[in-house]
Amino acid sequence: MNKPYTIGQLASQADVPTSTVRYYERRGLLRCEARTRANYRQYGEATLERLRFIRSAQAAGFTLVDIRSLLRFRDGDSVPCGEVQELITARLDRVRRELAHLSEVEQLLQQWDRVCRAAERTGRCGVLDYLEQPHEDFSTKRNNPTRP
Amino acid sequence: MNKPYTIGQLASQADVPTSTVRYYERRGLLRCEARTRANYRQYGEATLERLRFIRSAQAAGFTLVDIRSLLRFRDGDSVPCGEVQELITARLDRVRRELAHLSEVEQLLQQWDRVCRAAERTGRCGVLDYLEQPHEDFSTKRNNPTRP
DNA sequence: TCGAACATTGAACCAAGGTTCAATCTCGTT
DNA sequence: AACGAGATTGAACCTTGGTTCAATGTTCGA
Repeated sequence: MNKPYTIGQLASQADVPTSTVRYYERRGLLRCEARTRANYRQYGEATLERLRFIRSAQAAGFTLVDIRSLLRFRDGDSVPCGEVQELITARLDRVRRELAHLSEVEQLLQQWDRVCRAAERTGRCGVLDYLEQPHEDFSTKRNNPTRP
Repeated sequence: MNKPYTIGQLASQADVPTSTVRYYERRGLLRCEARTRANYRQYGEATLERLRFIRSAQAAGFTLVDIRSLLRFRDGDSVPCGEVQELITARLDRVRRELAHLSEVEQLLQQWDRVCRAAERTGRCGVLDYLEQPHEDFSTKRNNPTRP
């Protein structure tokens, strides 16, 4: 058993502001194992792992709500594996859709970029003209920024 | 000259709620060309194009603030082409970074998925065990959800 | 023993991109 | 004339993921 961390130590180990750690606690993602007599939070190694897990999952695009589910599962709290599977495949689906969408966006931007560069030579910026034309390829695509 | 649109007609043509059209007006992206005697907004074809452009640009990931710049340029309002170039290449940069990041996320999720499926056979869900191991490949990546 | 640095709390605030509401007005049809 | 659909306004509210603040308490090194 090594020394418990204060909130500041925990936070700096995980490269997260303390305010965020308290926020995660409010959201039910973290709990402090104990308090000192002065009511300071105390954390163990497990919570550091937990916090790092949260950041990983977040980097993978899971919402905090999703992450709470993943954590409940991680805690062995009777969450059936199927639910985790669902979260994972749902996220995988979305990631793949986002990849496809971003590839199109990349193409479009490259085109704008080319137009703009070409226009530098003619003196008149061509994006203006380019945009006036219909872009069936793109403007018909729905954007879907919020996850279900 | 064909008949002007009401806000509702404009909105439905572009598949946008009227509340959003008013919101864009508040944000300085759209203006109505005229008002009826009853103070109803009236729009022409140009504004419909403009609204569609906004949605395209949004689908390409530009913020409303960026889009306002793009529109100013589109309006020929003395915005130098260089600024548009900057917006485009900045966005292109970000899109490419996002693509790279998403590819990694896809790999990771696939791995989780495989682990989870494999575990189905052993009876014990393996994601739990898998997550306990360090994932240098991922947890060190910063997520960068807000654009600069 | 003093001050700096850190901790506590709840509440308020932020950005982005909208949505909803209340109270009122207008339009087209019957 | 009356009805419902659609328009007007400003203001309040929403979500997500946090950050900041004020007032107050604690710990540690010089």
